[in-house]
Amino acid sequence: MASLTDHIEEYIKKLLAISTRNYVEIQRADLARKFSCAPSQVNYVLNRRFSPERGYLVESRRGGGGYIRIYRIVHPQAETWKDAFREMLAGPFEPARAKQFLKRILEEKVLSRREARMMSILLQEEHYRGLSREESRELQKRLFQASMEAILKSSY
Amino acid sequence: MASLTDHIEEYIKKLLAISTRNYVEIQRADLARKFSCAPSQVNYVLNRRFSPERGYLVESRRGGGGYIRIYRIVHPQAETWKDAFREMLAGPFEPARAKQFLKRILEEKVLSRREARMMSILLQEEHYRGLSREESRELQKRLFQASMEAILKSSY
DNA sequence: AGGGCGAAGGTCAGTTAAGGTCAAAGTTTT
DNA sequence: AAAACTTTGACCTTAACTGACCTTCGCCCT
Repeated sequence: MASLTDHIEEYIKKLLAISTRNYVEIQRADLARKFSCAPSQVNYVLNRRFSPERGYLVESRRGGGGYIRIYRIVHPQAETWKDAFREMLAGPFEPARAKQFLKRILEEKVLSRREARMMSILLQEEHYRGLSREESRELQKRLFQASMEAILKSSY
Repeated sequence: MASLTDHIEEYIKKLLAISTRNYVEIQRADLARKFSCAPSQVNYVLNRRFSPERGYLVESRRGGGGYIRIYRIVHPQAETWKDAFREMLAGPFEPARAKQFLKRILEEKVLSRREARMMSILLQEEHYRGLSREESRELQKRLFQASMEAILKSSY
């Protein structure tokens, strides 16, 4: 429904689009004032919507004259998202992170909307009814990985 | 005699007809209030009356600012393979038949090669090790069906 | 130099606001 | 009567948001 978070995200993305550099710099308190919210709300948005999984990098400095810089990671060099993929698969599989990842590679046009939608089906818990959480995660991981790899192999 | 479900269905379809986009967005609680029913009733209507089989796609988000979006999907050449799809899903699920089906719709260009490859991953027995044959088949069926529907409904 | 102060930003736990699932009970159709 | 469909309520998961408290940094002032 377009929450506050959505608005702040949109605002920052607009700033990024306008910016001549590959980043924007904001003041947390300013943003919070602009949107009449708690400063920590800004951190929330940054964590959720500008995560590395989605292709962003956030840098900041505290203290007087502090700032927050948000980088759009540019041209994935064909390697970067693959790294993200590998990293996502390291450790326990988390559907939420996989979803973030999907969103990112969709934006980067690594796959089509249809393909992304199909991949996301694999992450829907409901299909795994009857299985324990562990089994379900394990399967999701296997299928997600195998599908992704299948895509990578067939280049078009 | 027009049940509650009928009314809600009708209402949503009216909204869709009016909408300038190819979807409508609702709040579950609002609808429930409007029709004085349990919120879960809305899910029921969505499941029964706005299923992919009937040409709809439902998207939602939980949490604050959550929503439910209902897309009307138009798909053009549908009918031919659609019957084959239904038939394939009738009775016990057999990966071999599913593969045949894939081959066919690939030839008919309903799917891209990449998409077909992704789909075929779901049919590979190896990913389901640890599960009984029944569980495995059940899962394959669910995932295959859901993926197929997701793909076919997102032509936009 | 160094201690203190104010100005950033960071964290985290807790609250609120959605939507989802499932099974049981009630209705209608066959 | 059986099968299919409808309704509801109890319980669950996820996302958004806030406030209290913490850390870091620059700039004084002595």
